[in-house]
Amino acid sequence: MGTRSAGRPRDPRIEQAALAAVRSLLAEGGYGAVTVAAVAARAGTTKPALYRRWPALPHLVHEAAFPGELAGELRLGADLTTDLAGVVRGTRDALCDPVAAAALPGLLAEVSTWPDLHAAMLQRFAGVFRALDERLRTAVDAGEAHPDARADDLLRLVIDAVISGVLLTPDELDDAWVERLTGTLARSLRP
Amino acid sequence: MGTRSAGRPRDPRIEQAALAAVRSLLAEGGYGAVTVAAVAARAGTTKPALYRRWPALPHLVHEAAFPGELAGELRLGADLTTDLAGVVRGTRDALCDPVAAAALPGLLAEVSTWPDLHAAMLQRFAGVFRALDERLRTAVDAGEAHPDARADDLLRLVIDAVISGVLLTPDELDDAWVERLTGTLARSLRP
DNA sequence: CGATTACGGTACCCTCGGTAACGAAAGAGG
DNA sequence: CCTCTTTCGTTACCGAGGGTACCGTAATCG
Repeated sequence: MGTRSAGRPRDPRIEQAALAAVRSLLAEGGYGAVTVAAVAARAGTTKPALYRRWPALPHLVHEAAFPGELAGELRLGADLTTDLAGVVRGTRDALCDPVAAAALPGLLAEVSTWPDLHAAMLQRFAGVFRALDERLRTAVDAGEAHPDARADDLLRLVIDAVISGVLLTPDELDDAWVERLTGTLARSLRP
Repeated sequence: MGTRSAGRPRDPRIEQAALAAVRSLLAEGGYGAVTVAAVAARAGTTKPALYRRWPALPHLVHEAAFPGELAGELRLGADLTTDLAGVVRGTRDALCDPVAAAALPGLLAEVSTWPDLHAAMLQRFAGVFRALDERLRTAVDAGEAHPDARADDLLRLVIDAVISGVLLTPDELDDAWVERLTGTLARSLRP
C-alpha cells in the first residue's frame, strides 16, 4: 500500500492550495468558474500537477466542497420532532453553504459519467444515518413512532428535498420551509 | 408578432428532425452525447439552423425531453392513498423515461446559467398540482386529511424525491419504492 | 552515487459551444 | 416575368476548456 520507497516526495502544499482555490472559485463564480486552468493559476501550480493528484476535475471539486462528514455535530436525544428538525436543519445548512451549493449542480451532472462520485457523496451522510436509525429504533420501541418507519427512507427524503431545493428553488429553503418539512415528516411518523 | 410578410419561410421539417435527433441521442449516449454538431448531423442539417430556432443547447434539449405536460392522464377521485400512489407513480414514470432521465442531470446543471429553464420545467407539473390541490381540499373538508396539508409541499416532496432519485439511485425507484413513499406521505396526511 | 519519482513548465491535441459571412432560395410587389 | 427583400442552409472560423506528452530538474531512498 503506502509504498514509501524512492523518488521525490509529493509537495503537500499543492494539494491544500488546490482545494482552497476550488473553494474560492466556487464561492465567487459558481461551478462554471472552476476550470482546471483557473484552479492551477490560483493555486500557484500547473494543470499536470493537479491531474497527478485527482483523476478528473469533478473529483477535485467533490473533495474541495465536501471534505468530510456532513452535519457531524448532530445531537439527538430530545423530543422526536425536535430531533427531526435538527436533522432537517443540519442537512439544509450543510448543503446550502455557498461552496456546497455552488458545487452541487455540476457535481450531480457528472455523477452519470463518474459513477464512483455518487457513492462518495451519499457516504457523507453515513454518520447522520446511523444516529437517526438508532434514534428511530428507540422511538419505535417506546411506541412513539410508527413501526413502518425506516431511517433510510426518512433521511433520503430529507436529502432529496434539500438537494432538489438547492438546485431549483434555493431561496425558498428558509426556516419556515424547515418547519413545514419537519412537520410533514413528524406527522408521517405518528404511530 | 406573426409577421408573415416577406422572406423565405422556415422549413418545418428541420424542427421535428432536430427534436427527434436529440431524443435518440439522449437515449443512446446520455446528455454527454448531445452536442450541437451531433444533433445537426443526425437531423440532416447544420448548427446555425439550430441556433436560429433555439437560443442555446439546453433549450433544445428541454423542448425535446419535456414536450408537454407531465403525467397528464392522471385520474383522481378514488381512495386518497390510491390517488396519492397514482401521483407518485405517474411522476416517477414520467421522469424515469429513458429520454427524460438522460436529460435531467445536464438540464438541472444548466438551470443556474439559464434561469428561464427552471420555471419552464416546474411548469410541466402545473396540471398535476391543480388536480392534487383540489383533491386534497375535498379530503380536508371531508375530514380525511390533516388540515395542515398543503398540495404544493406534498407534490414538491414527490418531485424532489423522484428527481434526486433519478440523479443518484435510479435503480432503486421500483414499485416497492413507490409503495414506501406513498405510505409515508399518506401517513403524514392522517388527520 | 545511482535509481526512482515527482516536480514545474511549455506546448500541444481534440472537442465543443457559438458566430460571421456568403451564395441560394422562396415569397411579395410590381 | 422580374426584382427586391428576407431568411434560408452551408462553410469556415474563433475562443475556451479538458486532458496529455515531453523535457529538464530537483528531491529522496537504497
